Amino acid sequence: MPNKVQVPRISDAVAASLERRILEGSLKPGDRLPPERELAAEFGVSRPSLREAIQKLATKGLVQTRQGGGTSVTDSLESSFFDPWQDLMGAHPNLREDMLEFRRMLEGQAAEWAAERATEADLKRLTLAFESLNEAFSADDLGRRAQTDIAFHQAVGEAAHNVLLGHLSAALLRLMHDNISLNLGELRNIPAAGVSLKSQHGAIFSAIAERKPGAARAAAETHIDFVRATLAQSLRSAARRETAERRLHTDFPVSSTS
Amino acid sequence: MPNKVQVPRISDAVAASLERRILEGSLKPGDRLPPERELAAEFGVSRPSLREAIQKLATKGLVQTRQGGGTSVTDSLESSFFDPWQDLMGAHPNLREDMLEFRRMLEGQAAEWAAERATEADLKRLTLAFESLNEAFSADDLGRRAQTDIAFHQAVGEAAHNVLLGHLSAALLRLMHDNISLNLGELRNIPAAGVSLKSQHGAIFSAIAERKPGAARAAAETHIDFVRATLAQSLRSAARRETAERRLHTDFPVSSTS
DNA sequence: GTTGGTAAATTGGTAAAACCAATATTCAGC
DNA sequence: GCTGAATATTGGTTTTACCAATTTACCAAC
Repeated sequence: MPNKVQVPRISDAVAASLERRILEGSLKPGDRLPPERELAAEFGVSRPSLREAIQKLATKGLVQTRQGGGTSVTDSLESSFFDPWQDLMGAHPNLREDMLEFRRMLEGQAAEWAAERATEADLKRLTLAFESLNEAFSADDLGRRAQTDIAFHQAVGEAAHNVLLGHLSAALLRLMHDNISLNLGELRNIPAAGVSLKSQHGAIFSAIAERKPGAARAAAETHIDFVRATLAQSLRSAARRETAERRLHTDFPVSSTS
Repeated sequence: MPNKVQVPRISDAVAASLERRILEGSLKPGDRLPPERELAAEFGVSRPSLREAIQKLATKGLVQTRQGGGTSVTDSLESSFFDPWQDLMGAHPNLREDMLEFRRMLEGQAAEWAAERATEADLKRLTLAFESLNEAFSADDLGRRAQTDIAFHQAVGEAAHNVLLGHLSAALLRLMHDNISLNLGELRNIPAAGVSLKSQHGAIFSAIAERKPGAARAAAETHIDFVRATLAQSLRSAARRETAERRLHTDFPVSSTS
C-alpha cells in the first residue's frame, strides 16, 4: 500500500461528529435530531450524504429513524449495561443494597472529578439543573422532581468528563427509577425527606462550584447514605402498613380441633 | 403501538439480501461486487438506495468500498453481532483513556472490598485463578493468558460481593481484551512487562489474602497505571516500527541538482 | 519486448431537484 | 372537549448531473 493520502468521506466525517456528541452525552437517549434537510444545511453537505451518515449510525444502533417522525437517539450505549443489570435484578432479590453501594461509589467519584474538572459551561449547566430541581421541590410535582433529579445527577456525571462514568451513571439512574423497590418517589412521602434531599443536593452543588473535590465526594456519599437509610425505613414502613392491612381483613374461623 | 404493518425499507431489504449471499458463501472474501449502477438495475432500485444498502454493509464491516476501484467482500465474518462500545473504542481514542481511568477506580474499589469481605471459598477460588494465571504466563500461550487474566479479575470482582461491580468489571475487561485497536497482546512482547504483570497480580492477590484493604486498592491501582503506561508505550512503539518500515521501503532517486 | 506517459473508460462520491409516503399538527364542526 | 379532515412536516425514493479516484487501453521511446 503506497503513501496514499487518505481523504475522509463526507458521510464518515458527519457520522463521526454525531457519534461523538452521543458518546460525550450532548445527545441523550430519546433526543430528536434536527430534520435531515436542516442538519444537512448545518453541516454544509447534501442531504443524500447526510442520509448516508445517518444510516451508518442507524446500522450501529445509535439512532433510529421514523418516516414522518424524525430521527432519535437510542439508549443502546446505556442498554449495554442496563439490560444485564435488569436481568440481575430478577436473579438477585437483595440487589438493592448492592446497587446503592455501587451508586455511592460511582456518584462519589463523579462529584470528586466534577469538582476538579468542571468547565464554566459545566457549572452553568449544573446551576440550571440545580435551580430546576429546587423549583420542582417547591411545586410538589412528583414527575418533575424525578426528571430534574435525574438531570441534576446527569449534569454532575458529565462535569466529571469521563464518558464511561456518564453513561453508566445514566443507566443506573434509569434502572433505579424503573424499579418499584427502588422507586425514589416513595421518599417524597416522608415529611423530613424533602428538606434533607434539597440541602444535600445543595451541598453537592456548592462543593463542585467551589472546586472542593473531597467535600464534593463526601456530600455525594452522604446523599446516597441518606437515600439508602430512608429507603430502608420507607420499605419497612410499607411492610408494616401491609401487615396492619392483613390483620384488619383476617377473619379466623373458630376451631375447636386445632 | 397498534398493529401497524411494518413495510421494509428498500435499502434494508437489499442489504439483507447481499448479507445473506455473503453469509451463505455465494460471495466470498475478496470477491468484487458488480458496480453500483449495475447492482441497482439488478435489484430494480435507484442508485442512492443501493448505496445506502452498501453503506450499511460497510458499517458492519462485511464489505469495503474504494472510489474507482469497486466494492469488495471483506474477510471478517464476525460482525453479525454488534457491540456499540467495541466500535466506539476503535473510533474514539479518548475513550481508551476514559476507560482505563474508570477501570482504575473500579478495580481499586473491587480489590479493597475483596480484602474486607472475601470468604474462605472466595480465597480458594482466587488462589486457583492466580495459579492458573501464573501457569499461562509460563506457558507463553497468549489466548490462555487473556482468559486467565479475565478469570483472575473476575474472582476479585466476586470476592468484593457487589453484584453490579462484579458484572461490570468483567464486562469492561472483556471489552478491552476483545478490542483489536488496544492490542493488549502487544504487552506480552515487551520484555519486562510479563514480569511486572505477574508481580502486580501477585501483590493484589497477597493483599486480599492478608486482608489489607488499603494495600489491595493501591496494588490494583498500580496495576492499571502500569497497563496504562505500557499501553501508551506499546502504541508509540508500533508507530516507530511503521516509520522504520516506511524508511526501509522508500527509495529516493539520487539527484545532483537537488 | 519493456517502460513510461497520456487519454479514455469505469466506478465510487456528492449534489440538486422532484416526488412519494408516513407522521404530526392545526383547524373546523359538533 | 372530542373527532375527523386538511395541512404541514419529515423521512424515503427516484432521476439526473457532475466530480473524483482508479483502472484500462493505447502509443511513443528506448
